[in-house]
Amino acid sequence: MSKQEELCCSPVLREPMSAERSVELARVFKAIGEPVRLRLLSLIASHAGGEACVCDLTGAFELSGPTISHHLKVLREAGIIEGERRGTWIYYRVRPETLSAVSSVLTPAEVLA
Amino acid sequence: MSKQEELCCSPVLREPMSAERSVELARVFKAIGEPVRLRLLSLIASHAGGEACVCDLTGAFELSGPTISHHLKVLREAGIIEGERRGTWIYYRVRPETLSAVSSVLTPAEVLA
DNA sequence: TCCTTGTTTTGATGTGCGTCGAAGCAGCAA
DNA sequence: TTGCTGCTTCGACGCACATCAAAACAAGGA
Repeated sequence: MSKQEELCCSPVLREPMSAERSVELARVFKAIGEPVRLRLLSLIASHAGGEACVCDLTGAFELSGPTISHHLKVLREAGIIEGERRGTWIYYRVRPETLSAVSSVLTPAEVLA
Repeated sequence: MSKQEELCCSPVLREPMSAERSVELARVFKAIGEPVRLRLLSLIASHAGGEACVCDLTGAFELSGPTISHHLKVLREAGIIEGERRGTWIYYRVRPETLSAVSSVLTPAEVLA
C-alpha cells in the first residue's frame, strides 16, 4: 500500500488543510467512523499476539460473514489493517503507523504547546 | 453537550470495545471522516484567535452557504466545535477536549508502552 | 417600519454505503 | 477426484447523507 508516506504527521490543526490532504485523511477517519469497524479494530488490536483471524471476529457480531468481510476490506484499503493468509486462515493485524499518523493530526494546538 | 464525559480516554485498542462505546466514538470519527468537514475544522483551529465566523469559512469552498452550514451542524452535534453568536456573526471554535479524547483512543499499544 | 446582510432550516434529488443471500475461490483431507 | 471449511466477491435492496434552491429566521441600519 502506498498511502502511509503521505499521511505522516504535520500538525494539521495549526494551518489550513489542503483539499487533497483532507481527502486522504478523511478516507482513514471515515473507515473508523463506523461502529462495527471500530470494534473490529479494537478486537484485532487487543487480541493475543496482536492478530486475529476472521473466525475470531465474526463470532463477536450478529452479522453475516460477507458483511464482516466487507468491513475488513474497508479497513484494509484505508491502510489501517493488513491481512496474511497462513494455511486455512487469514490473520489480520493493525498497522500502527497509520493510526499514529492520524492520531497526531487530531492533537489540538494547546496540547502540543 | 453531554458527550464528552463518556468519550474520555481509556486505551481502547488494548481491550475489546463495547458496542455502545463504539457508537459514541464512531459518531466523532464519522464527523471528521469527510473532506469538507476536516478542512472546516482545520480552518477554524488555525484561524487567528482560535475562532472563525461562517463568513470566513464559506469563501474557502465552492459550496453553497446551506451546505457549509450543514457541515458545521454535524461538527457541532458531534461535540467537535461550538458556536457563539456575537451581534451579526456566529463564531465557531474547536473543543479540544473532544479531539484529544478521540486522539488518545487511536494511540496504538506499542506507542503507549 | 422596511431593507440588507448573515445564517439556518426545509424539501427534494442523486449518490454512497451497510446489509444480506448466493456464488466463487483457496486450502486441506479423504 | 470429491467434499468440506474459511473467507471473499457479486448483485441487489433500502436507508443515510451530501448537495442545492428556496424559504425562514436573526440582527442591525435607514
